[in-house]
Amino acid sequence: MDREERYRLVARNTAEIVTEEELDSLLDRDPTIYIGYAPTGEMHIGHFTTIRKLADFLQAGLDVKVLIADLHAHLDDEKSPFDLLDARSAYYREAIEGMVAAAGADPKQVEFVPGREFELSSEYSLDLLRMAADTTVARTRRAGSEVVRQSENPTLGGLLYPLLQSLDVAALEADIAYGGIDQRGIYMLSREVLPEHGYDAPVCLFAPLLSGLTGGKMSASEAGSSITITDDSEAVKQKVADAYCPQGEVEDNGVLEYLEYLIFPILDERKDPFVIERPEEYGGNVTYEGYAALEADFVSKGLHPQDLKTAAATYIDEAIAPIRDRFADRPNLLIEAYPETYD
RNA sequence: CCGCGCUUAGCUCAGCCUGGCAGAGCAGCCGACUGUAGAUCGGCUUGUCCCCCGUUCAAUUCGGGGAGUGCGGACCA
Repeated sequence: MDREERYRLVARNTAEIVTEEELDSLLDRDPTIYIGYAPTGEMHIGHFTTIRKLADFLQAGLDVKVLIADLHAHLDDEKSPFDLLDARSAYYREAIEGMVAAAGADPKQVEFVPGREFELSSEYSLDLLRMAADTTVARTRRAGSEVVRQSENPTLGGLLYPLLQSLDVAALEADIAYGGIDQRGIYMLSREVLPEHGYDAPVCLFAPLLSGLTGGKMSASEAGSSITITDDSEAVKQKVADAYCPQGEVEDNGVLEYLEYLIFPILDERKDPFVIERPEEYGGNVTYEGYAALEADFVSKGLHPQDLKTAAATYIDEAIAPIRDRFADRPNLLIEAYPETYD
């Protein structure tokens, strides 16, 4: 694969790259890229889009590491109780492997690292404390404002969170930090503070944050706003049917975004087309080879939201089906990770 | 260690002073209008009023005790 194609694969479907020049020069070799997931709530289709891209990285020859950020899950307002960290980490790992496989890549090529495996070492702790000594409360709050749950009385855990995440980059020896654009504040802090403590500033790659199905931002606390990776066919159908999807409009349109960032890349990998079945009355069936043509038809109102939704639900359901099947075989993973929901 | 505040619907909170069938907004659900959804309109659901004891015909409300949570003060050799 030539250099240009590698860059294209790594950079496609991203919201921002800091900086493009730095990324390009990293491709002189095979750099290490990492993304961290805090094992909190159940994983959804938003996670899937970021994980889908790991397939791009692998194909471009990058070393891919996934941090299962167990301590972060607890430090951020105790989103996960300490006692559930192991169970949720196991669930996240299985889910992520399932998504990588569903994206057409080999999960064995991804290196998984639990946070507690290295975040408690004395070197890490010392670095953390030294960073804490020269980082103001205001600075760390600003850095974490889009990620860490905000409250009137923030805990020390939430304030430490951005510093841990910065040190993770160094400890994992990652050249590139990958994550949603909501992580921008934290990694900009990393770029500032890591060099002051003897480490390299990471190149940053940010994924766009996709809209929720109810319009506006996707929210984990709003059930209808996202499709969970273990939702059954009926739930997928229902959620897509209920989705905010104004005719001809692209903005805040979750249905279109899932097609662009998740479904089409997967179909592209398999060289499959996207087929919309439509009554003759409304123009009959249509086939799309790429997202751009579909969006153009939708914007010109040649493609009605109802027909789009029906097809989208089918393809989304098909995309998560293999992941759902994995958990059907191992129901304890979910029961133990989310006893309140599944027990 | 001391003082003060808070705890009521899924969420944010009002009500308590002056005891009398537990409320609002948001969310959710159902209809109407749309070849989807949303918006709009109409309708509807939801409660261990933190716990225990006491006073009272009657306690979410008053008194006592306790729990959880938050803030402040004191201590600073």
